[in-house]
Amino acid sequence: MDDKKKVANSSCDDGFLLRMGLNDNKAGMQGLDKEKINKIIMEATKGSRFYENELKKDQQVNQRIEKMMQLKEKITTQQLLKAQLQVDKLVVELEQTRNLSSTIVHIDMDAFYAAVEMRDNPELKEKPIAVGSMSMLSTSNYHARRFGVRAAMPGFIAKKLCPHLTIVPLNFEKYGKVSKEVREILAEYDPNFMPMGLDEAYLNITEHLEERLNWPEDRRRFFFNTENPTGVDKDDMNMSDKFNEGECSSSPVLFEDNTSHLKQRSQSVENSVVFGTSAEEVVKEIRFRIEQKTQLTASAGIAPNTMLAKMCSDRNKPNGQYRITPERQAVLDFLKDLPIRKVPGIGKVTEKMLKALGIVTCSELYQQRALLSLLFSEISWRNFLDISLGLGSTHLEKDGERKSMSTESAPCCAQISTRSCLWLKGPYRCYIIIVSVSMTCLTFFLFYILFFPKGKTVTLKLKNVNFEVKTRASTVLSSVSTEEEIFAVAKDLLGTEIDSVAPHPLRIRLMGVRVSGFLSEEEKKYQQKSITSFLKSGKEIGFPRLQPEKSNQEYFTKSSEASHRGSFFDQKRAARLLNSENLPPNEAVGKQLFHDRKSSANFVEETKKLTSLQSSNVCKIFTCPVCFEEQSSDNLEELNRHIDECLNGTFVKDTMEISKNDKSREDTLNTLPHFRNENENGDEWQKNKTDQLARTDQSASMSDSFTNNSTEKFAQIVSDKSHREQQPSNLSDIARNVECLFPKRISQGNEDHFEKTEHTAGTSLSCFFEAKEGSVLVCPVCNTEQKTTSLVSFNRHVDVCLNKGCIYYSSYLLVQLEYFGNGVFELFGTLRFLLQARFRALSKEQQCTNPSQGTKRSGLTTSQSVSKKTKLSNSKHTIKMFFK
DNA sequence: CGGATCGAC
DNA sequence: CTATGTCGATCCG
Repeated sequence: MDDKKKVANSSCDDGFLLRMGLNDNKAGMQGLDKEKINKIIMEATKGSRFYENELKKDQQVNQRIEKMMQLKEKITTQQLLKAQLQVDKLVVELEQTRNLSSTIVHIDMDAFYAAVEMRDNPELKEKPIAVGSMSMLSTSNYHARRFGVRAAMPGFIAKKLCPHLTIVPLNFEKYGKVSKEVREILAEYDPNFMPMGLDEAYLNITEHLEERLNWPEDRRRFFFNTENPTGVDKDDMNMSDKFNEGECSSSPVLFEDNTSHLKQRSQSVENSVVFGTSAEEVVKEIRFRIEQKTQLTASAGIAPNTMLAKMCSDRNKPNGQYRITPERQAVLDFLKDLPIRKVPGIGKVTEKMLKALGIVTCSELYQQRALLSLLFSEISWRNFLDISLGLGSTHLEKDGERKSMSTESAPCCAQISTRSCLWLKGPYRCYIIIVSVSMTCLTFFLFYILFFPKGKTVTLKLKNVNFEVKTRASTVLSSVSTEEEIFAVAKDLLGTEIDSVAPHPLRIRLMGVRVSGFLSEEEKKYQQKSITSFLKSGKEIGFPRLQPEKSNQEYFTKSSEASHRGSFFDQKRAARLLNSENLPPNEAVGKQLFHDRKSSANFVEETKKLTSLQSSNVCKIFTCPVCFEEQSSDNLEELNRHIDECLNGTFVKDTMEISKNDKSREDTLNTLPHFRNENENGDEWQKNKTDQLARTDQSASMSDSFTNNSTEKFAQIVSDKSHREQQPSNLSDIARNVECLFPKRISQGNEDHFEKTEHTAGTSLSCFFEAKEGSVLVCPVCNTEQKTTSLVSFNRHVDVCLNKGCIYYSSYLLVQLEYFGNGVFELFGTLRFLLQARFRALSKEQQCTNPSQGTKRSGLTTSQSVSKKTKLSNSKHTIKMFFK
């Protein structure tokens, strides 16, 4: 993403502050100047643990530099001359391999996420906006950048820089769709193009250029889009006025004249544009088509290799393009004064180290090639040499197989920990690690991993409260490592870490688990990509985990406790079922149960039938375990393919179901008796609420600074469990589960980044009580008006009112945590669920919760000062007392 | 192999 | 109150 690069592009000498701030001072009249920006950032930053850690890291880099300089001192002129000869010999060889025959294009969407959000919400167009959350921004629009608001900046700092900043939550589903649209266009020019994330791609258009020479004009003619009257004109005007200035090389036809074309709304020749056959024209065409199709602009670079192409696309951004002609001199000219930091692969640290050697530009990099070969590793200095000669890969390699898979999460409640630490296997194979359970606070990390490949190495990552990162790995000797084993190993690693700091508590703000060292491609496909082998083997692959609670029991109940569980769980289920009967119709689980029964009963049977039939090669009817539709096929492969498609396609269906649920949630909201809003008109508010509920992303609300990803994920999972009365027992369930957590994980490996976050909105308080500032909020529990502009404090108030007995609360997430003794927990309950019950109870009793119960959590800060021993014993007691 | 670090998105 | 999540690559011991 261009934004992040710009952040990182800042000069390094000035340390961390400047990296955060604006380097190119383009501050407009409304913006802030560089000094002000850095001052604000400094004020928000200084003294923080994060800042201290940044300083420490800077010092470490300085030490590395010092070491390097000492090494440099020892180098004799003789050594240098010898190295010079060797390197120059290599240079000659490299020159011979120089290949200028390919035409590589790098396409980069301008401020992608922000641009999409602005396109879809015209209100945002004139405002400074950023996409992300209060804790981290992904990108910002050009308005916001004038205030110094950049990608990779925490939202709360951005707010200080630009108080009017609108922070839009991420919506990866949407970006994915747009990205797909763009990719469809790109594929026409190079079917093997290489996407890099959602907003970037490399194309090799060498072949296309050859073919294109023979194309008639009509095949190169494209029409202006007349179906998108909304804002296209404006959009283009903005683009050309604001962005398309200076040395931008875009076609004048495209970006200046086209507004007049657009006013005519017919597909006549006047409304079209014909592109030439040169590389520039092709890229203009691509960008034109992208803009016509998505109303978004892209920048592009054209060059003989990928490295150069990437740097070119940066040259005239936004909404511009640049070409390095395929001549050696053109390449060298381009590199001559180019700062090395612009080169992909050279980051903050390398820049600083090279700068210490007096190297800032690429030509200086070439001049110092002999010295570099003595100071850096072979791989490094050869890479430097390639850079300074302008060499890079001229063809696009397909992505290799994935080498590791990891998940990490920030805690839902930071900075508390004790030695007590429990791994829970939550519903649906999400792993929850409870680092601390105390009277006041539940601290947990959540990992949810599906279809984990079989790997040999498990790595645990920890970031402590001082932002220091540690990784601890262990390699299992045996060739396989199942999901349970992975987490068992991780647990051991964590255990040793806890012991290593004992008796002090391990205080961490982030934990991650990574698996690497996969067995083979075959194994991997089998494990994570497809269900194809599910039916093939006839064995019960995949079934063991579907068996309800088996692994849970094995994992946690090593003693006789298990015998109690049946009855206990049954009671719980009965209670929950009772509750659910009173829920709105859509909440009812009847349909689900029907599916469950049907499939769990029949599926094994059918599988067997099918397997046997397969051998006899007879065409038979088969009920797909996912869609429940009958499929006739004589080919097992075909059936498997159908199931795969069904699994992937389930997403659509699930979205619908989810939105139905949201509808009912909305109904629930409408029934909230005491909620009104005086400043906004009711419809508007309702609309906002609906929008919020309909979102299928992480739903981190703008005003919710506490709820982070983990909370949302967790809420979602708990919520998902709560309205389901059975453990997953069939493929349909698993499929839904897959969709819920990793909607398309099983389809393609490459797309994880956005798919992973496509899960549905969680059920946190913030979801319910989001309102615009100035609203008068009435607590639905105690029925008193809360005059506060801060949603945070309002939510806190509601929590205090709500907090009672078995409700365990953590960071805007309501979790009911039931303790069954002997380390066995069950998590269930959602806010929605509990609220319902609460309101029923209230309407009968017409009373308010005793405020004194709020003290349970109000000790949140004081617990920090409690001595360790007390804390420990407290926490032990608490669990038992609390969940009695 | 294990651990730390860099760089990109 | 509040500083991401993932992945690959490399270097060093």
